[in-house]
Amino acid sequence: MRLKDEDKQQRIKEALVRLILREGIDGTSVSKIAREAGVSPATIYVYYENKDAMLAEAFREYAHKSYEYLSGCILPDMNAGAAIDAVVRGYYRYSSEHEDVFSFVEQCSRCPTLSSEVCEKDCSCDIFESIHEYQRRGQIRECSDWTLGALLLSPVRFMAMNRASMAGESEAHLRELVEMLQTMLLL
Amino acid sequence: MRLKDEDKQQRIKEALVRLILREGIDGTSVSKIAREAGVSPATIYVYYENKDAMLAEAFREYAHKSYEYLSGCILPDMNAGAAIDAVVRGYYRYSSEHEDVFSFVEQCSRCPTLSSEVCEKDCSCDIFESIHEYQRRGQIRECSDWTLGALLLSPVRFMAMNRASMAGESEAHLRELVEMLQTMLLL
Amino acid sequence: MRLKDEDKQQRIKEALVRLILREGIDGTSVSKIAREAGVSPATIYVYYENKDAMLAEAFREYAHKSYEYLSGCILPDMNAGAAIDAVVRGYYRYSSEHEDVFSFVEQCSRCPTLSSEVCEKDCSCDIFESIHEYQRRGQIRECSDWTLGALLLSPVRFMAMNRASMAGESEAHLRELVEMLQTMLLL
Amino acid sequence: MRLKDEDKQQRIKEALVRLILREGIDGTSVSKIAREAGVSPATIYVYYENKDAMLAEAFREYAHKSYEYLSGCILPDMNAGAAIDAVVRGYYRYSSEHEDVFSFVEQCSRCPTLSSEVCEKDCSCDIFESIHEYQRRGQIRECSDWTLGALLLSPVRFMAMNRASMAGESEAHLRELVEMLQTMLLL
DNA sequence: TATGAATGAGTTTTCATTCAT
DNA sequence: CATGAATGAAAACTCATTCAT
Repeated sequence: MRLKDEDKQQRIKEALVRLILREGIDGTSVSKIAREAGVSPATIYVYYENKDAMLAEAFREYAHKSYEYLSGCILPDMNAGAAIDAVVRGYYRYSSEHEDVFSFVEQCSRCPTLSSEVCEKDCSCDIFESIHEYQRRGQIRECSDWTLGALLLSPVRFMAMNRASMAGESEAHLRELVEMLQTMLLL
Repeated sequence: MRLKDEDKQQRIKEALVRLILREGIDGTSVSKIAREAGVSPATIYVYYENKDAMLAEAFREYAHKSYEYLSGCILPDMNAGAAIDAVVRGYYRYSSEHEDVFSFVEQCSRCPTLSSEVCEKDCSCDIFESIHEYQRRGQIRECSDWTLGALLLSPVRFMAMNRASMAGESEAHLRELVEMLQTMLLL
Repeated sequence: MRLKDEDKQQRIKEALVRLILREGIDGTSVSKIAREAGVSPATIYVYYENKDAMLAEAFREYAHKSYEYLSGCILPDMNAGAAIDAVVRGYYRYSSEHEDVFSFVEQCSRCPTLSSEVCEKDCSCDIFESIHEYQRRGQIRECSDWTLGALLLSPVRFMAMNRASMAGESEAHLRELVEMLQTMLLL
Repeated sequence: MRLKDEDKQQRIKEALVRLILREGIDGTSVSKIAREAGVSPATIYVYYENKDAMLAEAFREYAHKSYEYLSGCILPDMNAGAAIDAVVRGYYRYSSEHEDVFSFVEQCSRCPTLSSEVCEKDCSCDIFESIHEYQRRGQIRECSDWTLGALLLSPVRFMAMNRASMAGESEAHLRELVEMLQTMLLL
């Protein structure tokens, strides 16, 4: 028998993500994904139960990967200020380098039928653990994880979303954002 | 007669927004909207050129209304700290009282084919004008509008999105958020 | 608005029945029915919830019609022997004149997912009422309705099914069948 | 090796028959059969040319087996009355003990594309031979094989089909049926 | 203006079958 | 022989839109 082509599933997932960036969630059909991935529509059903399951699975995976990437931004020898800088810039860099994945995860997070499947906070444990360590050491203000997530991630996500409108000034805006977050969070 | 028509268009818009909260952008069809609004699918085409135009028009209108609401939160006699508090709590309150509109606007903002039509920053001029006034008076730190929008609106939007997960602790989280924003922004 | 074309639903039902005679239940698709009826496949869904509902509804209707026809075969002034003759020949005649409906009902009756919907005995009350009257008058042997149905209807149904194989001898076989049933049932 | 293969083909046939009882002819796909039989879809094509051939072959075989069983019901030392009793009860018993096979053969017989392949009368030669012998001996009324088949087999088939609805009274109905057939057929 | 019927073009999904191993 | 992956073709069904009234 033919071996399950590991590469094929990957191509499907990537096609899905690319298409959603270009055409939005409601402009993305199974046949378009198949064409983009260079497989038959029927092949998609070899790998996924149905369209919703495919979306949910890809969402879960890419949301997780984003947070994994983020976790890797804080290096053990950084001080608290550097850590904040690293997270903000890291997230922004990620969103630039993986525009499709970023847009995909953003769209899925806002979709009520999908977001219930994946909890944003659960995925982000690792950065939070690092921040908690800084808080224990008295370098970062105590606050709830919700507040932390809201302040550390949402603003940069907002800038990432509006990258196009910010034109060449993104570096300046990022620097300003980092400074203000440091002011607020560092003790 | 005139009133009846306006009412009908209103019902269509509300049906659209309610449905998108329940089923997401890609689960919302013209016939479903018609059924939800209690009109015939054909009637929708009396008021809107086509589905995309309807979405765009409603998006524009509700995005604008959100910012209008926000603008009304800052009263002339407030000091800078109170203004920050008012904006954050006002936005959160709005998202609670208009869950459907909030979810609708959020979903549309993330949709690449729609978001190009409406620019977030343009709509928000009014709060920014107020904040600029505080900055001119030396009560709020100077910073770009992007940074301002990112810090003042995104975090509370994030909390609004996760209202359900925060359960009864939303008030505490809001208070914390406001305090931290004041620390950062007030001079 | 356009009026619901009463004729259109009829054409769909007739197309369904004709096709099932030609190609069997599993050779009959919605698009084939649509082509046969001269409508668009989508139009079928204006009249029926889905394919199964269409089958069930048509089955119910045609099964009922068959029994109605049968009921009309026994005239008030017939004696018991004539009634038996009338039922047997009437059923056979019906199956000849409505070959498609007959084959359709036969196929549906044997399909486990459809037959549960329509109970054969329920539909046949009228002939049974007539027979009961003859029994009360002492002209026909007492027996359960199941036995009655089994003897009065199944054999002729069998002959109807094998019409083709019996070639020109069907009249002779029918006569023989009627005689034997009269021997058995008349007192 | 030889044994293993035979076993596999048997499992496929049994899966086919079980599925058709549960889901009807049009609810039965090759993949479902494969899953039910615990083999790969491709394996089915090792044993059968294609789906239609598989159906036809299984139909032929099981129809034949049914009649073989029936033939075995009439023992050499039975008198005519006992033979009628044995055939009716035997058929009913068979349909109870092989519900799946019975339903399968019934469904196939009604399907125009399948029934043309297998002629019912051809398969049933053995009982008819026995009955002819009784007729030659003057114990059973002369009549055509069609009438014989119609009267001896269809009624009990009807009862078998409606087993569920007859609940616990099937024995009583069978007794009544046998009695009436004896009245009619015995000289 | 308002509508429910109607539909071409699309959707998601399944199917019978073949292929590569 | 046996298989799970792969797929073209077709299934069932939905959609945005238009038409006739």
